Amino acid sequence: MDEKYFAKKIEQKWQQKWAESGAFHAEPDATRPKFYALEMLPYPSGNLHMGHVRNYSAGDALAWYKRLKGFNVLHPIGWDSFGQPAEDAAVKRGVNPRDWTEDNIQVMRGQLERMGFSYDWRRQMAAHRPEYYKFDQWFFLKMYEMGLAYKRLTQVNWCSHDQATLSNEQASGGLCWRCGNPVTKKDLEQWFLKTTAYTDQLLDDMAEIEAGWPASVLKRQSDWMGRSEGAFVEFEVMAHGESLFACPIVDGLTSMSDHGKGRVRVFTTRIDTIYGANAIVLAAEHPVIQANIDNFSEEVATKIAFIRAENAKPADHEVEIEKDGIDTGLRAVNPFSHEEIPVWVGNYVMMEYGTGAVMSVPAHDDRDFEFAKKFGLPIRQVISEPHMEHAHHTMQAMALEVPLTIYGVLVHSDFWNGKRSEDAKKEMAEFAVKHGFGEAATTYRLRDWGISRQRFWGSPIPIIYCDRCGTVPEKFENLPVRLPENAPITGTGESPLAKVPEFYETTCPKCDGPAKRETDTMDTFVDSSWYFFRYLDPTNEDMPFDTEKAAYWTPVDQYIGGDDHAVMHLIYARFWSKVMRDMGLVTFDEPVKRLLTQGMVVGETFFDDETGKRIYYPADDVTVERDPKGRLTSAVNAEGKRLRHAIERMSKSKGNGVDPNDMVDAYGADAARLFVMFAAPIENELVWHEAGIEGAVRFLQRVWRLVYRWQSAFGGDLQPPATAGGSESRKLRQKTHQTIKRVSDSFESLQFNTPVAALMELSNAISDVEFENADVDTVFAVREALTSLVLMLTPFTPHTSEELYSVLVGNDDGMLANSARFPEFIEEMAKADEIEIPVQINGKLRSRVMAPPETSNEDLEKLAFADEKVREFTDGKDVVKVIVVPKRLVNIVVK
RNA sequence: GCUGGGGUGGCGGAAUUGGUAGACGCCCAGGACUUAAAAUCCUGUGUCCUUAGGGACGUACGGGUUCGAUUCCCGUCCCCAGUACCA
Repeated sequence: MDEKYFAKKIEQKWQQKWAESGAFHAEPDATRPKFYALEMLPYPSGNLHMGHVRNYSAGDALAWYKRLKGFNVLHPIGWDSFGQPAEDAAVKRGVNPRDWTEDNIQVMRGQLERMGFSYDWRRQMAAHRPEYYKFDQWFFLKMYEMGLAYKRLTQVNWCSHDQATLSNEQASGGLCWRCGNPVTKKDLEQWFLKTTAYTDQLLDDMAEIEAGWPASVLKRQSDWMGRSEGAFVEFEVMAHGESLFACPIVDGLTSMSDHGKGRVRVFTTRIDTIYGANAIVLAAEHPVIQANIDNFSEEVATKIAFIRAENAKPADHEVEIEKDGIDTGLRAVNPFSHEEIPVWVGNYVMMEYGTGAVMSVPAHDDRDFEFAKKFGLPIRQVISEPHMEHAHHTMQAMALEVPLTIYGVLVHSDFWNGKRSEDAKKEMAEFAVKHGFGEAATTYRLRDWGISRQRFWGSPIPIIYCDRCGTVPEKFENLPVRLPENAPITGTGESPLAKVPEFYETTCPKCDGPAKRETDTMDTFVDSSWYFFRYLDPTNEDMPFDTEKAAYWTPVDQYIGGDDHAVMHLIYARFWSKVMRDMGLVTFDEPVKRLLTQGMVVGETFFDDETGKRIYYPADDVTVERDPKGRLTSAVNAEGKRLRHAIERMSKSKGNGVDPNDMVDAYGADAARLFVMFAAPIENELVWHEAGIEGAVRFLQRVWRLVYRWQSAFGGDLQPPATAGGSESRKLRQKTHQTIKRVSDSFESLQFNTPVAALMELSNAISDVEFENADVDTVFAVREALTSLVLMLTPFTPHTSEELYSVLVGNDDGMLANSARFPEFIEEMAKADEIEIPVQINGKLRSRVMAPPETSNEDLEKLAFADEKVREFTDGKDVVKVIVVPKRLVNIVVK
């Protein structure tokens, strides 16, 4: 054993040993409980960043902990290697996306290995390789057979200058991110997966995972899916001269009544407020508007055109859009009150949600209220707070200052008066059914998942268009549909594959005639929806994975990743599992039992913002001064200019990025891993401070020195003390077992910062033991403490632990080969002989007494009163009351 | 705006069911070792008062419940995240 801790030397040694012995290779084993530890796979951008380090350090800690607890642990990693950055690199630097991606994977795998993460590398998958994306296509065809994949016309963001489709982010502000020209919407045929067929399951099955997922994630998912229960109500619509009114029958939006008049269907969650409706408001894109556009006055037509044009622009979320609209001149009849009300067009009604038509009830809806105020429409209150109900029967509608959106009691609503909103909602929906103008209904925000991308670097959609047979799925035996080696990637224009005849020219699988392939590729969220099943069986050529292997390993026991994937990725992955269940590949509803979302890694930035724009300076070029308390008092750059500072997300441009490679070079992987786990709770932001990692190194050096100092004493065959042992050894054993409990409990509850603190305390306790003159019991206690410490550190600092463990056991085979186990907590050992009991007088701490933990309340009280300090406060006063909490405290109330 | 989460030393953060607030680490200060520095080790470190022993105050702010509140309840302020007219 070296006298000093050389991180690089032992890290290389153990990484090599692990690789040679296949220490982390996992195979199904029915005799052991399994644990599937999964972390979100990285995009191979070329560099590992600290966010990855944090994510994978947590996952690796858990994987190691479970291994030492005797679990058969599956801990794989792979690459989310399809996607735009590869194409951007191709555009910018003319490199081949495949080469670029493969090179990056090489580099990043090396970085992961240097961090010493305990992956089963045999199971690595990469989305861009044909053996993987073959099964993206396989799933697509299966879903096509199941009726879950379909094609339809839809609108996309379109830049006519660049001839390119854009994502919402790329079109933010209504301008193309690349050329700055205005973005329009364009109709395009796109493939969809029917996520909406599973909306109810996606919502209802949350009950199964509630215990293991952060509440905030489930909440966001359920908001995203946006189930709302209400009712459809049909309003008869007419023009002043009825002949002018045209009502195309559009299923679900409009219908024809038995008087031969057109009806418009609205969706409402508050049918109980229908007597307060002052208008029907339609989306500008509503079919009834389209059909009557020629009949409207010029003013109306102009307004409608204007609103449509506004809607076609991508939304700029920063600005609140002002309500706009116009009375079309059409009239509608309230089917409950038979009142005739105007039909408006409003910019706040969206064609994509519900029926594209609403009834406007300004008294009880914020948006309708604002709309009515702006255009001077009548506001009639029909819901009252229960205690106000009587007043409303005698009073005419009062002018509301603000809309009353709560549930209450119906007023001014004919024979429904006096009913509670909850009851009225139900009964009025039934009434509507009975009279044929409506029904209870549920609508969703979630739409089907559009997976078509006009991109090169993705999995080709395995569909063929034949002039004779139409849309024909590729045959399963022809999969994968391979990407060509090269395609003209310009970053502009439509699907690169559409310019590669060798790719798209094919024959029809049905008639063998000439045909064309689909040239769009799949959204990369497809790859990440099922990658964690491929790890189970990465070389299977016939199936995405073997169902028996899946039955052993899945569902995932713990998934760890960034909070930014809480909604999309995790909804798609849940959807995919449900589809796989319906295909018979798996038997469960939910693929992930427990989810942990980790916070961002941020760093201190220094900048000069005098010009209004922040000019950043890297920390190395900044001189910082602190006051005696350690508070930062000034920061100046090389030219002596005063700078301001802040904490911001790490990035190169801000000069606060940290390269994991540099950290490993300077401090070692173990120290870096220990620090990221210790510095903050995993779900919080983590502020990177160089000084913090130095503290981690110091701690590891201390532990190293402890083992170095004591190892010679551990030689003989040490037996546990027959007697209770001396008080020093007893105290240390106590601390050891208390720490075992704390650390185990922390791992079970997924806390990683507090166990490190507990281990530091234990290490401090060992340091307090004097080496010289230590008796045999003390040596035993130290050995137990040190061995426990080393084992419990393994999840955080596996290399250092392996090395120290090899010193303690006297062989170099490694913990797993030695069947090392996490130390066992012995309750008897953790118990203290004497505990400190605080004594309060009138709730204020005045003294402390020592007593055995099992001391009776009476004795504790006596001890307290015997205390000199307590006497000072009680003498000459009346003792009103004494509260004794066993093992906790004594509180004496005096007057 | 709405929804969710949160305000604890100079900083990151600890505190079973209400029971010794500030564990652990960083920063900072003092000391030992050293020709010197680094490294290491030791000591101190919530604020204020005090010669000492000690005392008063203190978990965003204001109230309340309780023998006792960082923890429970009510009100106010602030921060962070998500969301964007979802009828």
